[in-house]
Parts: sequence; C-alpha cells; structure tokens
Amino acid sequence: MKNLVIVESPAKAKTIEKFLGKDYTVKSSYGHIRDLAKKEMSIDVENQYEPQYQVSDDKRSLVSELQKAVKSADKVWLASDEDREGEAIAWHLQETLKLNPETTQRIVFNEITKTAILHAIENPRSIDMNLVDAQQARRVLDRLVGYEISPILWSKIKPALSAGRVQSVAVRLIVERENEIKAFQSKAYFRVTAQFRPVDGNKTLSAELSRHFDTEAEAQAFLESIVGANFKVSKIETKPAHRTPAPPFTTSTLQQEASRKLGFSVARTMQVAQQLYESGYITYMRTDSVNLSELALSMAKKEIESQYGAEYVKTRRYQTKTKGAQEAHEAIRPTDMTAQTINAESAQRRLYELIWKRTVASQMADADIEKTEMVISWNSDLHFQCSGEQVKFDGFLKVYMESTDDDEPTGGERMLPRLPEGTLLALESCDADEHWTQHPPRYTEASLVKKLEDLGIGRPSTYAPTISTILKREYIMKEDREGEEHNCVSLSLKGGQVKRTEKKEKGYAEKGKLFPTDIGCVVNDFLMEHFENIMDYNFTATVEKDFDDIAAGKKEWRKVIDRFYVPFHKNIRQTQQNSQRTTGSRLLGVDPKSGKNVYAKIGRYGTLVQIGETNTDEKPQFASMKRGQSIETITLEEALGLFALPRTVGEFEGKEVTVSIGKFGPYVRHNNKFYSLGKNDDPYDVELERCIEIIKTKREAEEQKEELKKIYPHEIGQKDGEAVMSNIGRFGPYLTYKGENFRLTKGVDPLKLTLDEALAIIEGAGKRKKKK
DNA sequence: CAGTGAGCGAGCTTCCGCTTGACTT
Repeated sequence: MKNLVIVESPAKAKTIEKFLGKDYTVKSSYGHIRDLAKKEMSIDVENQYEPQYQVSDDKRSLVSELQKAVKSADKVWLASDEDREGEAIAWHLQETLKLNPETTQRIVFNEITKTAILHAIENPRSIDMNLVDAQQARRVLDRLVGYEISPILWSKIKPALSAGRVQSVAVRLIVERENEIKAFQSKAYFRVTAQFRPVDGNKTLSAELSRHFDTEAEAQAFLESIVGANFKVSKIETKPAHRTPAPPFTTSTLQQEASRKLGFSVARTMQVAQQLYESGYITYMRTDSVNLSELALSMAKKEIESQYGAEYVKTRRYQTKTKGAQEAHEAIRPTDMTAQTINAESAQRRLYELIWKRTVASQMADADIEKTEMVISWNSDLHFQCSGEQVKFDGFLKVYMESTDDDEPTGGERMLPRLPEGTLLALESCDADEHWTQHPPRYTEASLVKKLEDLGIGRPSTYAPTISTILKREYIMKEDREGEEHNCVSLSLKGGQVKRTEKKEKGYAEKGKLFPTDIGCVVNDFLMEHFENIMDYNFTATVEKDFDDIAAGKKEWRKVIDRFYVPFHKNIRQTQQNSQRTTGSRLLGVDPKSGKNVYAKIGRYGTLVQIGETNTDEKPQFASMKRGQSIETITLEEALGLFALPRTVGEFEGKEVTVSIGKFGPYVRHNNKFYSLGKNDDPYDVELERCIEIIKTKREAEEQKEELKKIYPHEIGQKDGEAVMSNIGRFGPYLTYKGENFRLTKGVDPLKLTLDEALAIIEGAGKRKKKK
C-alpha cells in the first residue's frame, strides 16, 4: 500500500476509492475520533484553558485499525471536510496517529467528483492551525457554558436538567411564542365578498371589499347601503410577472419541505436521507450549501433539455446567504439526474422524488405570469377588488413548487375575464362573514429549525438532535390542538334582502406543534434572569465573529475564551450563592377539609400539588400531576382530585383491588401483586372490570412464559462436541453455541431449525463479526 | 420494582458537532 486517505464518512470513502485507483486505500474516521472527556470539565482553566482530549471508548478499535493502516502506508492524506470541524478532525488524527506534520498531506474537496478529487490530490497543504484553534475555542466555550450552568439548574430547580448555547435558545423561542399566544386577544371582524355579473354578460366575478368591518352593525349598514348601487369596472391593469425557482436543498430546507409536503419529522427526514445517501442515490445530506457542482449543473441541463426542451433550461449558480455557513459540501441533490424516481420503499422514494424535483427545478427557466388587478367602484370611498393570474410560460412550475408555512390555505389563483374599464356590473349577491383573528402560529420542528438557522444557531448535523434533546428533557412537548371554536355570524345580501345566519366555526387545528412545559418555562425564566447574555439571540453570532477572527489569525483562542470566561464564571458563583431555589410555585387556594393552602409546583420528580406548608412541623401532603395538567392552568378542584390515590376499585377473588401510581407508572394491586396499567388507562377512573382484565392478561402471559420455559432451552443438535441450543429471550428467539449468542431473524421458528440451518446462521454471524 | 417532595449526604445528571452501527437475553 502506498497511499492512505482518511475521510470522515465511510460512504464517501467507498466512492472516492473508485476514483483514485489501486495505489490508494481510503479509510474513514467516522467523524471526530477525540473529544473532551465526558465525565468532568476536562478543561484546565488555571492553565490557559488547556483542553484534555481523550479517544472516546467507541473509537478505540477504530483508532488502532487506522494506526495499523498508517504503518503500512508511505504517505497519509487527511481528507476530512473543508470546515472548522473537519480541520480539527484532521489535526486530532495527526496527533493521535502520531503523523509527521512534514510529510502528512492535508487535502480538501467540497464535492465528490473525480475532477475535484484529482485536483485536491495535486494541491495538498498542511493543517491550518488557526482554523483548528477556532474549533477548539468553539468546543471549549460550549463545554464551559453547558457544564457550568447545568449543575446550577440541578441544585436550584431539578436534577438532570441541562442548559447549552443552542438548546436553551431553542427553548426560549418556544416559550416566548407561547407567551405571545397567551397575550393574544382574538378579535372578530367581517370580511365582505361580492359576486358580480357584467350587465351584458353571464360570467360571474368574485371580488373582495377593500376594508373589513369590526362589528355586525357596521357590516349590516354597509350591505344596506349598496342596495341599488351602480357598479362598474373602474380600473383594470395587466402586468407581467416572474416566478423563480427555490434554490437546491440544504439540510434545513429539506427538513422544512419534507415536513410540509410529506409530513416527516425532522429526525425521520434525516434517517431516510441517510439511507438514500448510503445507497448512493443522493449527495451528502448534512450541508448548509446551495452550491451545485459543475458536473451536476451539466447533468441537470441535459436532463431538462431531453425531458422538457431547451427553452426550459436556465443554469443558475446559487449563493449561500445563511449566517455562519461553512459550505464543506454540495447542496443535497440526486447523484444521477436521469433517475427521476428510484425503486425503493415508499418513504425513500418520496423523499428522493422531492430532492430530484427541487434540484431539477432550480436549473429551470422562470415562470412567466400575467397578473390582472381589477377595481370595482360605485358611489362610495370604498371599492371592491379582485386579482387573477395566468401562467404564460410554466418554466420550473412544470416540475416543482415550494410550499409555505402558512396554516391558512391560499385560494388558487384564478383567471379574470377581460372586461374593459367602464363595464357596468350587476350585483348578484354580497356576503359579510364574521372571522376571528388568529394567534401567531406555534413552531413545528421544521419551522424551529428554520428560525435557528436564521439566527445562525446550530449546525446541519445538530438540528434534529437538538430537538430530541429538548423533548427528552421535557422542556417542550409536541402536540396537536384543535382550533378554537367561535360563533360566526353571516350576513347575506340577495335580491335587496339581508339574511342573517349564525354557526359555530372552528379555527385552524394545529398538528405536531411545539409547546413549552412547566419545567421549560421555569428553566427559561431562570436562565433569562441569571444568564441573559447566553440567552441572547445574538450570542452565537457574536462569538462566531470571534471564531472567524481566530481562524483568520487575528485573535488568540485562549484570550477569546478568557474574556468570556472570567465574567461568566463570576456570574456562575454568584448565582449559585445568591439565587433562591426555584419551583414555579403557585397558590391554588385553600383545601376545604383541612383549611391548609394548596400549591402547584415543580418537585424533584416533576410537577406536583401540595397541601400544607413546607418548613413546618407538620409534613405536607404531595401528589403528582397528570399528563396534560400544568402549574399555570390546574384548578383547585383538579388538584384536590389528585389525592384520590391509592384508590380501592372493588373486590376480586375475595381480595381488595386498588389502583395507584408508582415509580414505574400507574398500577393495579391485588393480593400483593402488581400489574401495570395500560397506556390509555386513567388510574383516577379505571373500573374494576378493566382491572380484572389486566390481571387476567398478565396471568396468561406468565403461563405462556412457563410453557416456553418447559421447551427452552432446546437442543437442536451437536457440532464439535458442543451443543447448538435455541432459546427465547427478552429480544426474541436466539441461538447459543460455544458460549456465544446469535440472534434469529423475525419469523424464524427456532423449533423447526435443522442443525445445518442453525450452523449456517452461526457461521454467517461469525463472518460479520470478524469483518469489524 | 411499586415513592419521591423537608433535610442529611452518598453518587448521579450536563454541552455542541463530526460520524455510523450497535447486537443485548
């Protein structure tokens, strides 16, 4: 072996190996190989913030494998990504593998094409320590912030909470949006639409009044005022317009569109995209760049020409405008543009088709549109207006149209009849319909990602994990909510008469929206009070400027960190000493039975209600809140209802049946045995019948288990004097041979396996193990 | 396995950004 190339991703390694030929071996580092140790701070604050790096446990065998490869290579090429993290990965590799900086080649390419790679090989450089230092500053800052603030939350609010530069701001966005919604006052208004017909024609025309009315009386008066009025077209204007396609996908725009068009969660999009990437269908899916390689541009051009004709081609080179973008990769695109679809399972196929359409459309001509605006007047200051549009040349619209985040579906644009100015119109009907103003929309996972990206917070590889972190910490919840119901009045003018009807209407339902929890709100308030600068939406942008200066060699990373850390750490010490324990406590009222106060607050294990005072001789009573209850909305009655557990539901087989909630959730207790309640059972109103059903089901399952115990472990046969056994475990059936376990694929009946079949499975699994 | 919430004090929790395969009984 002459040349060893190390890249970050194994799929990338496979592709590159094909381009480079047999003189090159390409291996992957699987991302970072070293990091600050997880257990403690691992930053020597006293000694210039010296970081203490450590090869992570799961990377140990990989590192020794790389070490071996290095020994048998003449030359090592470090080909990690061309960005801050990639440069650091190269440096960590150089340090860990003890490579000689003099002879080690650092190469970069931001597209995986043969020309780009060969060009890179011809232009090696050495590691850029300024860029590495920028990464070290980023890493150290994030560790200091996360590991110094989190313990304060443990002592002041609740154990196992966390804070960080990215996650805490994400929670803040959701909490603040919820506060806006709470402060929002929905107001009724009347929208007036009218149907006209040209006096000497028969095609009707729908138009909207230029203003809304606040009250029914105003709307009524208006409708009465236009009875018998003479309407005419006072203005008609036709204007040409263009529409341009959206740029190719980045991680964040892919997540947004897959959410809107396919209903995918952010995590699901990334999981499916990873499968497409590993199968070679698309380029790398974690990118902030909208750039397409020259190869991609020409492939797209050819494909559009042959499918739609040359007039549909427009080669476009997009500029990335995202704050803090590092552009180490191409945009997300199909590797083969001639494949409009692929033969794969539904989710992969649909996501692929979305990527294909978006990429191809981005290289297509503008759509030419003709917009028509019409104004209808009568003897009044007000007027009716309508607009229409006609597509003259569809261009990219033939392939793809981006969706929007608006909850309100926009009416399809229609064509207007060409009526000359002065045309007299007859009023067919006019309706004034009551509507209610909508509160600002809550974030979806995807719209939160968009907001974070706009603020320059987080990276393509962390958007999905950030959302799952704040969900896991229970700072936020993902939920559906019905639209608010309103009584809506409709006034309809027809034949000179106004008719009034009234009906209940629901606002737009919200699906998969992000709501803050009590804990999320309390933690957010605490952080806003004590760590305002970290919570500032511009904090990341500000430190990124410093990182850029470090990368440019204008600042020293340790000094940048010192300037941040000294005041930050002082604040940490003061907050730990001076701030009160925060529980978000709210007084609900007085318990009529005992005359004691009832509170709702956060405890060590979640939200709870309490009767009586703490810090008195008499111990207060506690009860956990139910799902869906919150400190802010729970009523005194609901709170008192929570003390109904443990509850006796009746008798079964001569023994009492009680229901309560334990450490592991709600349970039924009978004859000193415990049975977990189902997901949909409410311990506060579950009935005896259902409890007995649960008890019987569990008994049956146990009997079945006993039966299985009689059959297993089952000996299939012997080989080399050792038994081949099958057994049933927690994760399904498996085989045992020579002290090792082998999993069976679904649907295989271990009792029907022959010895030869079993040995084949064992051998197959053994091979896979060796490969690693 | 089937409280816990006060207080005592042991030992635990925690960040962001790169990248995939774990493989249990």
